[in-house]
Amino acid sequence: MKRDSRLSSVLHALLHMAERDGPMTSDALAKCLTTNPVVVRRTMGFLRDAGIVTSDRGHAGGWRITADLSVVTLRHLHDALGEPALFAVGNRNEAPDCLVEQAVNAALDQSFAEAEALLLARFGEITLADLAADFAVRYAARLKQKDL
Amino acid sequence: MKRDSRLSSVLHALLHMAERDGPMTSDALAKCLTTNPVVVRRTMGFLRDAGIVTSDRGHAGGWRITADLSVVTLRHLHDALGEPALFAVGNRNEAPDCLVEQAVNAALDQSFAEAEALLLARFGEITLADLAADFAVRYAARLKQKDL
DNA sequence: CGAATCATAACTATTGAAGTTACATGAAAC
DNA sequence: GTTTCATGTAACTTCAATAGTTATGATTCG
Repeated sequence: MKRDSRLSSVLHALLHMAERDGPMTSDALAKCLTTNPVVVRRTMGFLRDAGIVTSDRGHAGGWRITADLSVVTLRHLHDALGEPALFAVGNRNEAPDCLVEQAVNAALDQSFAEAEALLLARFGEITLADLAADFAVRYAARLKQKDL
Repeated sequence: MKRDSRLSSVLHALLHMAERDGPMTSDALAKCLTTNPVVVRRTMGFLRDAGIVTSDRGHAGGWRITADLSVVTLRHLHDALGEPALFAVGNRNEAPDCLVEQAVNAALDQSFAEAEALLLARFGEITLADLAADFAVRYAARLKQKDL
């Protein structure tokens, strides 16, 4: 399938929202992400269901972050998106009768399980506040560059 | 796209080949894998290009393992298949101008790089001989179970 | 009311592996 | 040398899940 970039997308959206007061509309976010407002609503809807953001309709409506930036981790966001499959590679057959295939699956499953555990652990260590801080550093660096 | 199961497939095929003398035809392998002989040829072709197997046409033709089972690792096979993307999740945009997206990508790239390094390291530790030995253990266990 | 905004359904586009069909090529058996 | 068995390969269709698009409905506020 196509590469799943929803985690990347929601992070991008959340950090833009964090940088400004008041709500951001799906249209505005779509422009930041160079995509479509419907895609923004569809994806952000998962975060609303998870209680990380709220959405309001009508005038002055849009999306707002309700969670604490220093609490929400990439892991929370991944979970909110429904824990999509992380790997593009996998077994041919999940529960085969063939003993050869069972031996193959056991070895692959073990390796993938370890890599997944590491990845999810890293996700659990990174908060939105960390990313916002990293953005601030990059922003300051760019300003400094312009001054030269 | 569909989940890539070629590594799983070639492992399954190689272990079946290792369990018998003489070559195995694409047809026979396709039956083991419950797939199509053309798919077998297409996938095994990568291993032929990497020098791990040979194929012969005509009567008594088919596929044979030429490499040493105790030398070939999952990593070799993964490389032979062209190092396909391991992750189904990734960045929206590889080299964005947006500083927010750069911060997001940096965090995600770091986590994915660590998980990929671990996965490839594990792949590098597992040989075909290891899998064949594991199969032998499973086979003995099944025979024993039948005796009861 | 009317404009702004989200909610949602119902599509199409995308992407690469997997599966299929068809035919060409080469090697061994007879 | 013809037949048979087998690989080689091109050209398609199928599949699965996200991304993108279009259209319509439902709220909210001025």
